Amino acid sequence: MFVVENLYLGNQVRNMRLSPTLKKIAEQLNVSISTVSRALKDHPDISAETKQKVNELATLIEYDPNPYAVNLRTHNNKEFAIVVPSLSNFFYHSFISSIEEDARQQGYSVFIYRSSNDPQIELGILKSCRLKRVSGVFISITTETKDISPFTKLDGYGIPVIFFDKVPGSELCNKICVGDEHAAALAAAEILKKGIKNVLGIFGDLNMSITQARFQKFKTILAEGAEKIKLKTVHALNSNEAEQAALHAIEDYKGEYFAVFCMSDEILAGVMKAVQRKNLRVLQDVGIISISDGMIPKLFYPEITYAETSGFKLGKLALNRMMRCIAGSSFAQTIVDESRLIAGGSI
Amino acid sequence: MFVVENLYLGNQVRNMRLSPTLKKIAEQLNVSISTVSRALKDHPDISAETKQKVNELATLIEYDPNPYAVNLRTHNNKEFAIVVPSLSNFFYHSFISSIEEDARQQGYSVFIYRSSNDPQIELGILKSCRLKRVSGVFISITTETKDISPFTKLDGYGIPVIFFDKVPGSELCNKICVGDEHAAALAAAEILKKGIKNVLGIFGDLNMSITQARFQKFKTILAEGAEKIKLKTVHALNSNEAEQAALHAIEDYKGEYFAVFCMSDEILAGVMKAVQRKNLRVLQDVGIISISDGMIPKLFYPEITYAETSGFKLGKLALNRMMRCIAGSSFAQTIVDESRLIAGGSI
DNA sequence: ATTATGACCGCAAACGTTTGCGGTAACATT
DNA sequence: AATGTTACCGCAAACGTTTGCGGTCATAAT
Repeated sequence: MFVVENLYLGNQVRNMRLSPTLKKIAEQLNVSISTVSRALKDHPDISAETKQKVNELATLIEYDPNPYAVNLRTHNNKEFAIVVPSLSNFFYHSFISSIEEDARQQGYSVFIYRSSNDPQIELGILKSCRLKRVSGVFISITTETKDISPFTKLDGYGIPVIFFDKVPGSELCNKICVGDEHAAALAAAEILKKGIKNVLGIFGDLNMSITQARFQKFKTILAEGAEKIKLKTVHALNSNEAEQAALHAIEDYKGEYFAVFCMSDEILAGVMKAVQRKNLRVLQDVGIISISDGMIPKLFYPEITYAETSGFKLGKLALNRMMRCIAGSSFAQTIVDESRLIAGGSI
Repeated sequence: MFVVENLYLGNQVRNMRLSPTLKKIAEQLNVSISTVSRALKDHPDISAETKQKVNELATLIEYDPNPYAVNLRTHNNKEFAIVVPSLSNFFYHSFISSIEEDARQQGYSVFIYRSSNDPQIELGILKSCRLKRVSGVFISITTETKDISPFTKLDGYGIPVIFFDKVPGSELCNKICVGDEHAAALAAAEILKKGIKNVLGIFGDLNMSITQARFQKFKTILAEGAEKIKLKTVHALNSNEAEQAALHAIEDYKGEYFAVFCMSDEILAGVMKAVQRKNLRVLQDVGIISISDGMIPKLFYPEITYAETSGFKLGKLALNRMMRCIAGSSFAQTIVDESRLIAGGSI
């Protein structure tokens, strides 16, 4: 590490500019503050002449209303907060992009908070959202979040909360989530279609509702489809465990063809490492299929076939729901987005 | 997609709670607002008895100061803004985590803005930061950002700006960035050490300063180290172009051993696809080395050797610099973090 | 000549804090 | 008895807006 430090930054500290205010404009123009305020918002009470003078001066000195003063008066800001446990996640990325795009169009700005998957930090963020009276919050809760009363409290202050992805169990809230069952079913159906006999399914922590849903559905569809399929399932808590599981399976199947279903990107990553380590050829030696947001599957050749959990579409749905809430809808809605199969060449 | 909508959410809209204020506490306790205010901040003028009464009632009714009112009075908030072009980037992820951790400890909260690599949006975000009088902003500018006067303007309002990663050329600002030359040199040295004869270097857009730095240094070190190395270089604007370039190279070298240097993760992704497509064995048939934030290299087996550009360390440095600025430092400092080589088994 | 009608504008209160300053009572000091 | 000291506390202004209401002119209607 090295440092270059030698340039004096001028005297920006000494003559710190103070922002222009309504008062200054008013004094300059010899009118009252109220007149200026009204002129700037094109109020009918103000003459065209005055309006012009005010607007000219305002743009000249680059007037911008002080958001704190405005908010203190109006209790109304146009910003959304998005709260996520982590950012290293393509799904969140696409979700956020999607929301932002539309929100901006409707005059809302959005900023992102990161809870680090820590309920304590999450609580702090929530509080700050409440105090700031944001227009609404989109949140994917931490895996440790038990108590959802802080969220309903937000609602109590008139701030709509839309849960997405990681959502609480309670029915009394607005939820937008990916169709776990549907995605699992899609993958299972694809395996059936290809007529594969040996299947290894690798799933995450069974304590997570997302795992339960995918696990159950996958098993069921496979069982319904053909009884001569030999399905092994295993639960891996991280990428490493997934790799180990795949490694063992490769030993066990001893050259026999089999397919691996990966419940998540993390698991897929581990499995692909095992495949490479053993120098297996995807498709020829082993079939791979996954549920994914689409980033990891495209890193391999052949690209991995996966059931897509698109943050993009979910974002649109979420913002739509949010606008409804702001408009006064007081129903709790659970929206489940069904995914589609993106065919790579891996199965 | 399907929707469940049937539950009425109670009447949270009707009896929307209004937040507790100093005034309410004052009325309840028959003291003045000033007394309450002072009691809550443990002012010596207030008796222990009064303080206790106030504090009790305050926690009881869950009083929290209205940030807008506070700010209007004090012009002082404790929050940092981090502005990034995109979120799908492990480097930013680690940078942000790193900053957040320390900032929280010092009583600052941080939120994240996303510019979508659009200078227009970036401008809007900057303005909002100025109006909100955030305590400081960390920013990685868009690739299209030409005019840095909006940033110096922030400085003019007493808001420190720390650039990171994508930084402007000007010397008159605080910059924290990865050591492009150093990382390239590290990779080149590794290639020399392994005594490899044929090298393909794939770089990004030559218009980007980051490309220029890495390109130059890589070439120089290689040339200095050994004259019998045959180096081909090519510029790829995206993952696909990188894949094509690697594909061609594989044809050209016709079985001869060679190594590929990838300037970035995006390029590495393309190259690895080509390698898999041609069924080459990494290490045995082809050597791979990259500059990376460490996410992609770990997805393959053997893991890819790379020169690390750690957002984590950079974050620490950036926050440190920020605190200095807030404390009044008026020097412009350019800090360059040198990277280290993370050995996988790919070369 | 009086009254109605607009068009245009300003007063002042309110949002919820913070803080300088002044005030009162009790007690200690001359 | 007059003065000084100390411990507490409240008044009021200020931060920068928004907005209901009332006011002043000029012009049009009676």
